[in-house]
Amino acid sequence: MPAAKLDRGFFARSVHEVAPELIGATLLVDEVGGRIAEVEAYHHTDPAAHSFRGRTQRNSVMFGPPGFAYVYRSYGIHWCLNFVCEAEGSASAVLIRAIEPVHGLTKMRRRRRLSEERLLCSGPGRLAQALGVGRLHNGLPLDRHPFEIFARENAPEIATGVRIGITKAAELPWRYGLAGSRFLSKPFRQFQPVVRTA
DNA sequence: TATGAGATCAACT
DNA sequence: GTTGATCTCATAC
Repeated sequence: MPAAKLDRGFFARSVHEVAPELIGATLLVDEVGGRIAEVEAYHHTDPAAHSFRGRTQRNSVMFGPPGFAYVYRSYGIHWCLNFVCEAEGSASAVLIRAIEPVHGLTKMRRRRRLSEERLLCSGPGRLAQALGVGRLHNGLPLDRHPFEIFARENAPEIATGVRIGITKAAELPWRYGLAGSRFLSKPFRQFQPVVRTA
């Protein structure tokens, strides 16, 4: 229960360190959320990243300091939540793709108009809808209300794989997930434990 | 189980 | 005008 609340410093490191460490952490938005089950890393040198071609109005938050939320519209319909990482200007972020719903189930069900728990937050668009994340959250700090992120208490087994729904740099294994979780947006093919200390 | 259409917006060519 | 870090629903196998 007394898990440490993550501050902005946690995100001021390589996305490839932060992303696997977020698996198993608890994300709350206005008291609603759960355990992070799946993320993807996007680095500014990565052709699939929004920041690859430079700063635009949409991605400007990615070019700011780490520890802030980058929220964008996907396919004109969905909202997707990212955590900005690394140093200011490096424009790297972690996309939150799935969580295991734990807190505020009733609210999530109402927002999603759905009762099946497994589909509440298994996918970036679904997760944003269930947590009530939208354009207003773009640029908000992750260590202040309505966001709360708690470190995991022990390192879970982490699966890695290729990212989903992209065409550029599609071979990079920068997707991380809770091995065997039923809340993943898609199962992982390969199970590659990542060595980390808590 | 798998594939396809539609929804709908901002960046980019 | 086309393309996406997507999801849902419908129809087909």
